[in-house]
Amino acid sequence: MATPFYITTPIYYVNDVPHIGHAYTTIAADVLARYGRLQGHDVFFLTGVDEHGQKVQQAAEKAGVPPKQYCDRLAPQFQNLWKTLAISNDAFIRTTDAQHQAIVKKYLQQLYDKGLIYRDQYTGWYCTFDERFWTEKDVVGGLCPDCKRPVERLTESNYFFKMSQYQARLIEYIHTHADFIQPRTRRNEVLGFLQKTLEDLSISRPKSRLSWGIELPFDRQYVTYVWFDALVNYVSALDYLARSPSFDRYWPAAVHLVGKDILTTHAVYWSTILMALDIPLPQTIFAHGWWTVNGEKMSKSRGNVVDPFATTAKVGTDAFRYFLLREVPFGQDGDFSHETFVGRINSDLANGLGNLLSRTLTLIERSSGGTVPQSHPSQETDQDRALRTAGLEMLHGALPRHLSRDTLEFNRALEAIWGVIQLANQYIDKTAPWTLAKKPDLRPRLDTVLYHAAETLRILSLALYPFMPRAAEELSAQVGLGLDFTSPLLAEQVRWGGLAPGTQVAKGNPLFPRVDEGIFSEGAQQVSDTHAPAQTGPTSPSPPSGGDQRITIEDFQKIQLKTAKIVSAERVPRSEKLIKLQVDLGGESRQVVAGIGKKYEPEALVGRTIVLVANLKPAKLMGIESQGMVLAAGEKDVIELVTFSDDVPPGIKVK
RNA sequence: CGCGGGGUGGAGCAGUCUGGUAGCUCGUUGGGCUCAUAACCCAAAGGUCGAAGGUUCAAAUCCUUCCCCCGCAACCA
Repeated sequence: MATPFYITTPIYYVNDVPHIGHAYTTIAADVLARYGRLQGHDVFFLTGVDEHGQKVQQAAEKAGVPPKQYCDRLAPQFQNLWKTLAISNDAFIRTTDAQHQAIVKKYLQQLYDKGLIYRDQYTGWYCTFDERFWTEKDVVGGLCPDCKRPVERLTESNYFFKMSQYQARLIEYIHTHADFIQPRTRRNEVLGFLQKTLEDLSISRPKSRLSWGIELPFDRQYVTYVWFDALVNYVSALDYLARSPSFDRYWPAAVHLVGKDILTTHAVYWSTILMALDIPLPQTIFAHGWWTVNGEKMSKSRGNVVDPFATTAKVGTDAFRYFLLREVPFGQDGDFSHETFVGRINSDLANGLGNLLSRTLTLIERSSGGTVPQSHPSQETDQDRALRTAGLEMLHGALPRHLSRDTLEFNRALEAIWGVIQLANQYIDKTAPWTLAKKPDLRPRLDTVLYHAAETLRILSLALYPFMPRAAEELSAQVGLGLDFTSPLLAEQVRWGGLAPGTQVAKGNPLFPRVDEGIFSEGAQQVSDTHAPAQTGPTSPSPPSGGDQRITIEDFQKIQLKTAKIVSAERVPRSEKLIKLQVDLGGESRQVVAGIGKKYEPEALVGRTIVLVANLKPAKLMGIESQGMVLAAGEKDVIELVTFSDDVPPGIKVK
């Protein structure tokens, strides 16, 4: 009886442009899914998109189309990516699916009927423009931290889920289920989070603010707030997307794969929601790390977002899949750079695996007429036995150990596979079949060696398939096997000798051609859009509007600039770059807080004459009032203060 | 004392929980082989394990103090 194995990725926000992070989670899930199927498990692999919420609503308005239509355009960009990355998901859920919405409502109603949802008032700082609340800390000087417009005090009624009452139970659950949250450091983090008092969870937004969402069944003036809507996908999908009978079969999920940024949401919100619904919790929530690019955080503004479409277009899907899982332990952060990527492709894939296949097949073609010869037991040596044992131990020992739901050491699994590849290369060198071929009386020994090399390739193709499906198929085809990897080839113990003597090999193109270092150097950016047809107008980053950005002289004259002499300067305690300045404005003294502490030491500032924006509304920075702003050059970090080369008295107008 | 991660041969990392004279990959150098995708195999060089102090027969590993780097958060007015 096949074991059910339910694996999920998060549902990705449909308005995002797909990047390496999305690809990472989904590829990892795919490896587990393919591996599970190969073992004969009954796998259900779910991914999808999260489509409700403010950003989608706004973007759709901007594009001038109804939100649903807008989502219909965007959802395919993820589906296309999964196709490109050879993702074998069994279903793709969209939170706009009617069935999903119905189930969300059903659960909301259940919680409401149980008295676990209540209505309460919330008062906070609200920005009308951004249509959102800010916390006391966010609001500096009465301005919205995002758009800098004034915020107002607003009271709003909302529905809350009584999450707080599950705090103790959840802590207990985590303590008694060692593999519930992985890796262990993340588990500790969640426990740390739970040491603070858990609040109730706001699960609604009034329609006046947000209309693009699922209506609360018990109050039509509200929609569900995204997390409730999104998290429920893991169970709602089973109701209408999985093979039937489904829920009892697949739930609880074996693994929810998530990025470390949404661990709390899953480990705390989702868990308590499930508890409230009397549904068992998933077996494991595994939080993986993040990718940086060339050591820097990936961000749109830095323009260093790794586009999976462009990358795979250049080096192929399998190389990308391999790199992401090989380079870094799954739970940790990793760095992506084209240099290390190319290095891995050439040394591991081309020189290691690809070359092993190539040399083996050439040997068989030249000295065995292109058919796999027969192994002669009488000719076997310790070398043969060592190779054989290593291959089988990798397949039956290392892989299951490293790919188990609660370990997920993809990198270790690949290391183990590559250990066998290295051993096979050594084996060929030591046995030197090209020498054996020169002496006809050593024919039986030669045949035995060639058989061992070829059979090792078969073992390798089985191990490689979950990670690199296309390469495994190609490998298997070239060895003349043409294995059907959709069948449960690992369901039973794989034994040595599965490759039938007499099999005709079919050497083809190199499995992984070596890649030139410069492949990524030119035009790495612009390739992306050609592969994402769905990603039309609405998602492209808002262009610098064509409108006239220039100001009038009157506008400029509103700004009073004056020279000021720095009288004293000191660092603001516990701040990274703030320096508190006392400046002389020609008789008038001002206190100014400036973010220049990364560039300047306070002592070096005293006595300087600088330029001050004198009529700026005061604001508080880390609790200290700043009555002006100093001028300095620099985009992100301050490069240099604006000063004068000649002596200028303080308090003079600058124009 | 805001939270967290990290400092190990040229580079990237493992080892630290469960002390026992430092390991992997890449790179470098020399050699071998010629079946192979200028690939493969063998060997060598290269480290006071951030610093200081302590515990111990023994410390990269445990304890104390300190320094530095990277995220996040709080602040570029």
